[in-house]
Amino acid sequence: MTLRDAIITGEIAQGTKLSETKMAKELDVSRGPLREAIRRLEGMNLIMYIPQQGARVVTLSRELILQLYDTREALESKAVALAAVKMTSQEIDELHREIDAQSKQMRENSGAFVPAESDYRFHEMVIRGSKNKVIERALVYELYNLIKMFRYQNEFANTSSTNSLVEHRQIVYAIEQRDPILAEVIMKRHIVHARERIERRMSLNY
Amino acid sequence: MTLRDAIITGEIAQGTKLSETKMAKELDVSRGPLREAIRRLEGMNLIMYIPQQGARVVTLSRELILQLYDTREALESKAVALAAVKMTSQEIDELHREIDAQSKQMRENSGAFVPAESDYRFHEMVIRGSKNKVIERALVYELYNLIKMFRYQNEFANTSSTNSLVEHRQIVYAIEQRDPILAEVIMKRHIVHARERIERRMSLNY
DNA sequence: AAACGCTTAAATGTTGACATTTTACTAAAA
DNA sequence: TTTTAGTAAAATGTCAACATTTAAGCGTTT
Repeated sequence: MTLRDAIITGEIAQGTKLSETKMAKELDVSRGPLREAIRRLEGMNLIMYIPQQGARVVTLSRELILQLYDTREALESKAVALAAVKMTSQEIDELHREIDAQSKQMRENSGAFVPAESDYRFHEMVIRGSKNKVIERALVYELYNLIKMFRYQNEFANTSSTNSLVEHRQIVYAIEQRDPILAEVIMKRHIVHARERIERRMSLNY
Repeated sequence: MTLRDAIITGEIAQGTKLSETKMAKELDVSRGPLREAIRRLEGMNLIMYIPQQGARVVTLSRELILQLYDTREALESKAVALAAVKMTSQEIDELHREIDAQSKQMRENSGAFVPAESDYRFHEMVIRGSKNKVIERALVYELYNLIKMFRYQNEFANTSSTNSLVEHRQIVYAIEQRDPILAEVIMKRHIVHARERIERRMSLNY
């Protein structure tokens, strides 16, 4: 279990102060490497750091989550537009296999949600398909950690099956047609839908 | 002179290996804090880090720069759309003051370029106006460092006056009209123009 | 002359101790 | 009872030394 996983799963609760002394003892490393790990987690947006006061696990307020989805909308819709131009046919085949697997899993488990891990794989395949390392880093390395953390700790935030699988198919279709504008519009809608579900269900006093 | 500035200005050249031992001696600090500083610069995208091998100043290839501008286009056009809704009238006044100052400086110095510092202030005011901390961090803390580095070290990459000032005025106009769609389109064009200038002028064998 | 292996130097990774600042606790005063 | 001052404990910031790995230099061998 990595420190990153402990934060994402909520094993270390949001807002918890990370004491260097205690954590170093628990993880059985010295404080030097731990401080560097904290700096890296800070770069992943999982930790907020205040000089002379220490590090705290980020708190996922309603406001932050909605801002996160706005950012994701901007980046990932651009990513899919690029992917529609740059993805190889092999990569598109992999997308097909992934959504077929999603479809199969959901039939077998009669699930109302797209399995989270498969959903992440799909989106990350599209993002990598953009061949844009800057977008990839911003999304996968920085934003998705917070998305995963939020979805893991809030069941209602999971990807509903009703529309998502259909939207995934539409995205692959647009990429296959090499239609960046269509792909962008569909991805934008896909993420806006997710955002709207969250906005509705997340109580205002978060 | 901070380490960050030394990298942006090119005082430490692109691709340079940053030896912890030497740097610690030069900056007169011990290696511990220096390693943490390197991790932070890594988070700002100014340094590439390879375990067991050390840190290198990032190399601004043509490919990376173009990817950077694609990312900026996605984020900053979204930012201005949000800003058109969220900015206060005081903040809009500040935008006016900044472009008036740009206009004045350029008349007085008969310059062909918008002064870089003023250009950054303008764009950062718009970004902050979005009231979206996630976008703000991604753009100001992460992407703009690379943009500044690139423009500082490549004169041809500076903001030409011919269109940029006009485009800045158009952006402020759209924000004033509270028209997020118009603002987004204009910002997108503003950044695409910059990208196109760079694409034309930057030789292929970078 | 090129390639391989060995030796040595230098770099990164890690640690524990020390210095300084912040925080928590206690006691006294308003 | 609440506030404030002072003290003690614990936390963060910093450093120098040690361990391990990587890179470089040199000589030998093919």
